[in-house]
Amino acid sequence: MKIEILTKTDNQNLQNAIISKIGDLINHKNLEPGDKLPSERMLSEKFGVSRSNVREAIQKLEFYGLLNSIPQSGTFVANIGVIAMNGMIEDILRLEDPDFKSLVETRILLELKTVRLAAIRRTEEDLEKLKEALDAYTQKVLDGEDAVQEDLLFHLAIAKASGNSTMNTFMLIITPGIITNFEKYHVCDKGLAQRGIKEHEEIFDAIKRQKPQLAKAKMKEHFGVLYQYCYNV
Amino acid sequence: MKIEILTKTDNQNLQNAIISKIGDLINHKNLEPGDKLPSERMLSEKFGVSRSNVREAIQKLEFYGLLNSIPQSGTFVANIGVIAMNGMIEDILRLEDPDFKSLVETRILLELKTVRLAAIRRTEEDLEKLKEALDAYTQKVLDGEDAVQEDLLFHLAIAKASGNSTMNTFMLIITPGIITNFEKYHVCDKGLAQRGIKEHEEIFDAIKRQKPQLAKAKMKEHFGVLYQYCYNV
DNA sequence: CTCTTTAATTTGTCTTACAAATGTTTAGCT
DNA sequence: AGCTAAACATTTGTAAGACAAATTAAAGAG
Repeated sequence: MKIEILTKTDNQNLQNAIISKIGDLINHKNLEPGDKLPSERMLSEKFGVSRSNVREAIQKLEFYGLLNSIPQSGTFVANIGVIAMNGMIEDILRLEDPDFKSLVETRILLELKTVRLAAIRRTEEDLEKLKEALDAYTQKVLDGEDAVQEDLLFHLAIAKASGNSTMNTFMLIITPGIITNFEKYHVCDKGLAQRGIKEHEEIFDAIKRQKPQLAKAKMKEHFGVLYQYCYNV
Repeated sequence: MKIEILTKTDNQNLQNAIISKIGDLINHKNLEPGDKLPSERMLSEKFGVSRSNVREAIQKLEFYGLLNSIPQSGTFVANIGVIAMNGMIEDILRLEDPDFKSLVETRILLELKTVRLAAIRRTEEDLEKLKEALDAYTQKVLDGEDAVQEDLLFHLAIAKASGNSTMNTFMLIITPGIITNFEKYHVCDKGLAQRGIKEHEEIFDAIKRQKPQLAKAKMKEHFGVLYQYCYNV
């Protein structure tokens, strides 16, 4: 159990060390946006690590938009300047793992927005998908089974209907953590699920009728139950 | 130019195909949460691709929390059930790249929350960091130079002070895209920067005095200028 | 000086191999 | 037979080498 954490952090430490060295290199060599980094081979020799390690570090920096790797050409400093580069690398290295409370807080914030946007922008196709997800959830609850997954899929359908790809991605990122913790702490029991049907239907109707404010209000109502559960953990 | 996009999408298509196949396999073999997937070697043979391709696909699914790789043991289905698994894989495969409007919309949403949380939870250390970022920004503007980077770093410092690691991560993810587009469309010119100093100071004071509502109001005011620029693009 | 051809670089990928740890099986002992 | 302990096989993670594809730099000819 502990070994897994150890190897993972070992890997993390190595990767972070390489990221830090790449940052130093950019500073020391005064590399500006658009400039090319030394090749992966040279970096691996310079840092005394394998090329795959260098590649992983570069890919992480690419994920956060600080570098751009272009296939048969090289890796380039992104168009964001040295100061932002330094600040962001520092932030990335000190980033801590998300806790449950942080996830729930973010989820509520995101969903109060996605539901409003969905009510404004939803297409007919979105409505169909929402209806499908709603029916699947309702059926599962009426069968007396656990419906946490169907619940979340309905909410993901809303995120998709919002037409905002960034929020959609973020919802996807936090959803597994939400599901796991919900099942762990038994956030949703039978009584809540029964009540959930009505609430989901009201949210769906508000989106269908394109009433953003109403949709938001209903979502807030829906989360009201979660609040008391989540903050009692 | 087009070649890069082609190879990237080629790679994407292969990776998505593998992800899809892994999903099918989980369905077909009725794998439940906690069950072990076939080894990477077996999957690479079964799918007729290299092991590195399989690893990349698994890592992507791990990023979205659907799988868990444990070092010298195997890859396991995450604790989220088959229905959610299928729904999320479908969503992940259809995910589209974020556009500028989507980024700005999300940024505004996130920051109106982080600034409120920062006003409530900020520590003395947070305040020091905020002050540093604020001074760096002010100095740069007074020198008549471009201060987009310092601007964003101040906002990142607020995200950090919010004490919500998820929102902090999300802000880091969207920041490079924001900076790039700001500089591209010249969102912030000299006049705005001058005005920005006062607004930043007001936000800082509200956080310092722990006035969440005031902080949010000042942030909204600050974004008011951005609105008209962003939605005119 | 300009254009074309050639050579060198570089990322992306595949293959092979090994290390480290985990499960599994088997042999030996009581 | 039952239990223990050691050997064996499996699996992920990682390293190293090699090649393809394409870009970039260089050299050479006119």
